[in-house]
Amino acid sequence: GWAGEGPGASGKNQHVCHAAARLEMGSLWEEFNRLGTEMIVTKAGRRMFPTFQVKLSGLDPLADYVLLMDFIPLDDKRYRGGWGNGGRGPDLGVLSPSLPCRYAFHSSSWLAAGRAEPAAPGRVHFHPDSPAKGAQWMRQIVSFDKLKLTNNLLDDNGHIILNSMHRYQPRFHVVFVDPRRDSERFAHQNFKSFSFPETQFMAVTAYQNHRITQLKIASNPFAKGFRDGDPEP
Amino acid sequence: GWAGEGPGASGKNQHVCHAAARLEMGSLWEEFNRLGTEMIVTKAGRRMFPTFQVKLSGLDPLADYVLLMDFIPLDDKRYRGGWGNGGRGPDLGVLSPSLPCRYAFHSSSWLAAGRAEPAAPGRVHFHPDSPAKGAQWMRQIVSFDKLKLTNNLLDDNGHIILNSMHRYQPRFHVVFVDPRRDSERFAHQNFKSFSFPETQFMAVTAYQNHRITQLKIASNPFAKGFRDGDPEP
DNA sequence: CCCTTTTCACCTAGGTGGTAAGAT
DNA sequence: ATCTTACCACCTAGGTGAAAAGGG
Repeated sequence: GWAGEGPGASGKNQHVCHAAARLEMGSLWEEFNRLGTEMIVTKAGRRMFPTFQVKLSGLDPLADYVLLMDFIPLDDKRYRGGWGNGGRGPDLGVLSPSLPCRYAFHSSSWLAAGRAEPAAPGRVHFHPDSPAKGAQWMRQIVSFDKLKLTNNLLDDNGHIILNSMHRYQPRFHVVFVDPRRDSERFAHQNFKSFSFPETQFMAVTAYQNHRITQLKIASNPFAKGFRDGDPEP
Repeated sequence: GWAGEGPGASGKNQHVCHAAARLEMGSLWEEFNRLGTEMIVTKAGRRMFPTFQVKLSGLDPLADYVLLMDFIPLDDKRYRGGWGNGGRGPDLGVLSPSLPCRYAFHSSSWLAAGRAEPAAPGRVHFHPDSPAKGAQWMRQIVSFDKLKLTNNLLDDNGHIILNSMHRYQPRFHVVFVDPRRDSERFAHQNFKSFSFPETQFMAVTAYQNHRITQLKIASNPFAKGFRDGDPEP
């Protein structure tokens, strides 16, 4: 869908207030979201799939912008084992296909983690083409395919650090590079943020929902080696 | 070797006048140069090997710079066939190893091309990280490994267009991004250029000197499939 | 038992020169 | 005869989930 910007577009700098972002591959994201998207995290860092990519509009073609992403924890609880029907087991077909998997969590227990885990303020990922002119960003789809997720709290590769078995909301930020000398004072006016609910996911070290695994294999070119049949282009 | 900057460092902007560039892999370049370096050009575009890479110093860490390359024709003649001893033939060993192959061109004929061929003013290749701060450029070796050479005069991929069977001198330019409003007026002061004679080469569509082929195979990791023996790391 | 780590076969993506055919 | 093009096997480089091993 279009936009998804946060509350209060008021008081924003003219260079960002008309900015809009359309999520690409929206139908694929929704297909994953219906099942309960999972993203693998590894020590070395793992890409997201689907890749987060957006089509931008409403920027000043001649102004400089920085594009970046961060990830908001959607729960301060930790999901603890035991899917409603066995998780990785082969009999997942008993789940209603119209009900997202995460709604089957009824039977599971949660631990209040008391906000002890996150600690670090959460890293951000700058799009490697930043900074660039608005015209450049709007020319084609902006892809965050270099972004990698890790569960290594001591990671020094600049990857995004997430806690496994926690759910996250990716956020996308457009930041106007303010040429004014005292631009720090306007920092709060110079960016615009976008959240697409269909891109929420749970970080995992191994897939929990076998349907997610199958959809990844079916749609990620790098997993073609695990495909059985031949269908869909 | 160090530097290699053009004539007249006088009248340069302070942000570039102390800039220095050291060619990386100098011994490899010299090894090729002793034989008469050749670079393949194709319709789709071909990388250079060795890759042109430099270590920079003397920049203002906080200033913005653009880095780029262009290629100067070293002759307005066209080399026309017939190496002294058979060119691609197997008996190139008769050439003195201490004499560069291009010095064996005695017996060959040249055509005065009357400057009819070049026409186009010659493309430039901007380093894809441009613009960036001096500190960023100096942090590590700057590599132009994305640069590709083509013989397609109608190329629309932004590759460097060269005439096959002509010799060229790669040039490297450091351009200070002048924040002044009337910066155009100082354009001639805001850059510094570097030429390393050992990086001269002849553009070819197929290797002419079999020793160049063997040195490429021996030193380019992507040509490992054509190696016979095992030596040298 | 639940979760993480490591290794691996199998892919995508793309950079090599060889080779034979094509163009002039 | 000389130069160019197209295709190919063979590499580098790195992104997949499976599977087995490891840890609490």
